[in-house]
Amino acid sequence: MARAEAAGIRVDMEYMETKHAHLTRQMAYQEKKFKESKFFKDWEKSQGKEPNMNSPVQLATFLYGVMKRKPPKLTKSGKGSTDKETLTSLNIPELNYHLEAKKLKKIRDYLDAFKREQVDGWMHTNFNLHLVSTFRSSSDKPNFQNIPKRDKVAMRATRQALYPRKGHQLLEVDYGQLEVRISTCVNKDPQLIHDILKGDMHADMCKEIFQIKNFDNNNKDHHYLRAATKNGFVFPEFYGDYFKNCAEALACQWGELPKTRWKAGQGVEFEGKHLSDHLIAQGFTTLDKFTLHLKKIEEDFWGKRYKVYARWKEKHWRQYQKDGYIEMLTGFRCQGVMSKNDVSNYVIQGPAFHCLLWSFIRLDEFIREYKLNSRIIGQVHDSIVFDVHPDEREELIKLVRDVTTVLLPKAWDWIQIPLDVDFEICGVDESWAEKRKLEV
DNA sequence: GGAACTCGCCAC
DNA sequence: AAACGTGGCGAGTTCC
Repeated sequence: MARAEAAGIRVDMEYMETKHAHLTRQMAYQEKKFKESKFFKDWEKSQGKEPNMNSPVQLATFLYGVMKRKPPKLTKSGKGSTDKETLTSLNIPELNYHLEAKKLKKIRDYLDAFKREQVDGWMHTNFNLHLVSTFRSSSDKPNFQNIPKRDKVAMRATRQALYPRKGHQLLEVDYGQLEVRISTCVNKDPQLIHDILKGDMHADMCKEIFQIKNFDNNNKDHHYLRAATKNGFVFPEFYGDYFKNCAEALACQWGELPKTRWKAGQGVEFEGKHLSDHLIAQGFTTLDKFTLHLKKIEEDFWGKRYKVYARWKEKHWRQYQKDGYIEMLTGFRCQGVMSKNDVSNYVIQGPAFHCLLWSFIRLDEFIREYKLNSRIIGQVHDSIVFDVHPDEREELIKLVRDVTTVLLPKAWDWIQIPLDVDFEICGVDESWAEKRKLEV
């Protein structure tokens, strides 16, 4: 890790200055529109001075104290929430300016951090191996592990600042489904192993949840609901969430349906109509009925489909209660007060990262042994980022594949499932925003 | 005046 | 009975 920190990543100071100014202008426009609104003027009047737009407390006081709106959602400590989802559901159009300004600021904050942390145009982030309860890593100054990726605007704006050495290119290797695969090494669930290697658990659950008889992944509506199922049911269930949260996430967040009684023509598009038309036809006229349906799906998920996994969870939990600690396949021990979810998640998250760490160390050794000009410059839990010399690219890709999928399972005999990696690459002298899938 | 907490949001 | 795991960080706010 220290060698990756020392290698560092190049930042484009000129781009950051231009983009910073650009974002500031865009923010100023959105803020101006917001400040002109009746909503903002009422807020200002109620406070007797200019409200601080960065203060969730001031906004919550106005919305829920002065305006007497009913909080659609509460924070962890039980106060009215002001997050994006909540503000959107309040249906106050003026707040969209505020949300847009906040989004732009968030992007600008990344550039501020890059600029603050760089030295002579080089950024050397820290990778910590001693801070995380599960024996994962963390990263800071700046955090290399949370640079925007899904939101295309934020992704481009931030990653366009980050470059390899002159004449080099950035390469990222990513373990596919690492945590789920490693989970089978402790739970030994045959159905889960089958689904990972040959099946499609997300499609299977999607069919059941949304009652789709002729599921087709090439149908874009089906494809969308499959992604919704993956992110709104399967993953949350694996981490220990339960049917009520999943039902609401699927219906309201992904399906864009209301929490009240469903009517025709609501929600995302589905087979020429809308999701509500389809769900009502299946007998789900309210979120409550859909929730009850999810309860049954969950019972089947853990009681039948992945019953071996479920039995492991119970056994593992009893073992922790007896011993007062848990042990990982990689030999690390966690002690102290842990919840049931913690106990099953820790022993998966930790060893999954240790697979990455072993590969990282071995590849670093090879790079030094072969005196390559390429460098490892970072790591994001299940991926490694390289700064590659083009002449070494093909050799390095072969080496990476060998280390991550052959040598690692050879070194640790408890890895009883094939591992798989994906590659993403940028062109020579291109920024990290240009990365695209590499077909190998 | 700094430490500690809260909220919100980015990543895996 | 309980109810999604791990972080970092900006910014506001409260505590001491």
